[in-house]
Amino acid sequence: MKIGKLSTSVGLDIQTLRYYEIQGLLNEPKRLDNGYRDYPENAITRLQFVKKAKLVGFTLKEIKELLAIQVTKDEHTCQEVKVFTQAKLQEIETKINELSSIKNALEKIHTSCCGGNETAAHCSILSALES
Amino acid sequence: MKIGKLSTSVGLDIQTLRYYEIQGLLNEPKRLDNGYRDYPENAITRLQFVKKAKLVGFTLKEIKELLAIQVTKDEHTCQEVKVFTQAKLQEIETKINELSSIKNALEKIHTSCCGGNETAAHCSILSALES
DNA sequence: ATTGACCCTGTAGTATGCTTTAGGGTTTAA
DNA sequence: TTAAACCCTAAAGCATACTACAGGGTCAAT
Repeated sequence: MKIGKLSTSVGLDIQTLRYYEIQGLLNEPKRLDNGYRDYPENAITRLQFVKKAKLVGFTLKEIKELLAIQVTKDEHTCQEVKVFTQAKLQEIETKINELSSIKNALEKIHTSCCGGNETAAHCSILSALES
Repeated sequence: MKIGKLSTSVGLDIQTLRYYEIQGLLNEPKRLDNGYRDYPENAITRLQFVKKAKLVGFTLKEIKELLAIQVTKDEHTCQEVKVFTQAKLQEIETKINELSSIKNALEKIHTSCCGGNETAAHCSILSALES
């Protein structure tokens, strides 16, 4: 798959894909005879993951680390992988909790702050978070 | 409360607090006779919210919007607030779902990818996400 | 054979969110 | 009274993550 196709498939700019390659998030694909990049199908999966992880606040560096998780004889032992994943799981748990509390507050505003179309006071997110 | 105290209370640099003030995330506090900023207690709550919202991938601009939610005679009707909160709730739901799927994948890696301390293959996050 | 839609590299520019520096005034305790 | 710890503004610098040139080659259809 050439870069234009991949770009539209995942909704990321061509320049961004080349940037991700430089940053090590996307493996260097093999090239066609004319020098064009030729991506395998699974590049789509990889980039979809990158997009999702970015959405929830991970940096490209963190995403690269997540994508690099693997157990290999030379580089990463099971133990190392376990320590890393455990730490990431903790981070994710925290993120989910923060999101849940913001969600709660917004729901409170959404459902009980306005009866009809009239105005009302004290409908801020901070007061909704408190109670 | 002076800026140094607020800074240590919330774990944000003094310069960052002044930056947030310029960006409109933190209300301009009243000043002491010497010109020093004098923050009310609730600045802490506000900044804690900013930190949490940042953690889960909201931009400062989005956080400012969340903090600005209110129903006032002149500016925002209940209807407008409801539309906005509904959209944000949808975003948050999406984020929680993405986090849950990443969490699932990491848990799979953490619990079943390594039996002991030996090496193993196919322990990547992408393969964990697939199944 | 030439036009439009692709692709390439390399470099510069931009937006966001800080962080540092420069230069200076204030407060408090020894 | 002086030195450390605090505060101020204004402006420059920096890291991250793109985004937009500039200049050029490739391909497919007319």
